[in-house]
Amino acid sequence: MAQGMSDNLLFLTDEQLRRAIEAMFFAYRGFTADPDRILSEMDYGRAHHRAIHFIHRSPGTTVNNLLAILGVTKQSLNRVLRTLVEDGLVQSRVGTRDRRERHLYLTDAGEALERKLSDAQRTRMRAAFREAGPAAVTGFREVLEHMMDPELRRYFTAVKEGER
Amino acid sequence: MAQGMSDNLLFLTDEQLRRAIEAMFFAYRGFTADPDRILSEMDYGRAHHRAIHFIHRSPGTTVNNLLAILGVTKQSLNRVLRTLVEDGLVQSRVGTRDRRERHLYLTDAGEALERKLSDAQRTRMRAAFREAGPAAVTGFREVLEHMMDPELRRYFTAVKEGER
DNA sequence: CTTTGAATGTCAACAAGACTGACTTAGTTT
DNA sequence: AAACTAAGTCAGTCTTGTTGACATTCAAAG
Repeated sequence: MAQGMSDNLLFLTDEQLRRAIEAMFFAYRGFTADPDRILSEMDYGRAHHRAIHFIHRSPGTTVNNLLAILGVTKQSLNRVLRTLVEDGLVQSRVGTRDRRERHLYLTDAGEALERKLSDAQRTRMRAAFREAGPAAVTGFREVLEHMMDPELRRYFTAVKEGER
Repeated sequence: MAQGMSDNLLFLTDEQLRRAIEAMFFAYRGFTADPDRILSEMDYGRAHHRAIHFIHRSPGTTVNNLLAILGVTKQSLNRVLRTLVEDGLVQSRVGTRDRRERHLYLTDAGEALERKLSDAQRTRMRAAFREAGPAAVTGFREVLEHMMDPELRRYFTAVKEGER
């Protein structure tokens, strides 16, 4: 069945697409399960995870940058950032060029948590990749990229280029 | 780079996995964006979408079944179900074999909304599949399946077999 | 140089939707 | 008759999103 399907895209029925949608739903649940467990033990949620992830990825990023990426209101993000700063996981430095801006950095403790969370997530992803096989991995990433909103995709691929 | 990566899984660095994680995050956002827009216009949320999806998929399913699949508490599901029944999108029938159970069905209006929501989602997914190419689709589904929690994966594949 | 307007971030209050825990009602099983 | 099960409800909490009002800072126009 998978064979016939990939031979010709016109054979993708609504029902097959519906199943792919469901797979996405279940897979995302698995994808977040491990970090969620770690986070709930320390009274954090996914919002904290997301903030930590993107501050790790782009140290010194401003609150406004983060807002654009996360797609939430600044008030919502601020609550999360405040607890992270209070708990000593994130450091907020006043901008030198523009003192209205706050530049965000992970402290050593913040980096440690980031590593713990992404380790858990990577372990599952690595296992899934191994079981699915090398060819599947490329296809997986290919489809994911095309499923993003165009502007987020630009942002995403921008980092890819930058990392080379 | 994608080539070298798929040649040997051992070359998957932590950083590449981290990027895959981020891709999953952005892609899921895109994946839910279209239904979210439709839902918010009618004062529903993702919770309603999920209930509608699984009742459509398994008409006559009981509340308990739904709880197991969705992984929420009955109080949480009940709130959603109540509004859907009140609004005439879902019908709840007392079980014939066991009259404690309530079997759930979509009304015509419910089916109409389901179709509207999944149409939006399918359109995006179909586009992503087309752009990524046939080979990518198989890999995509392969990886997703392996990323699920084992019990949900059993449930997921059970339907696959049943549909043949 | 001052005033005005825009950008950035913070505080407060509220809503949706998840959670736990205790309880009721109805039906089934032992 | 007693124990268990399915569903639903009530009350209270937490996370994470929302709006609205406000303080600070900067830049540009008068």
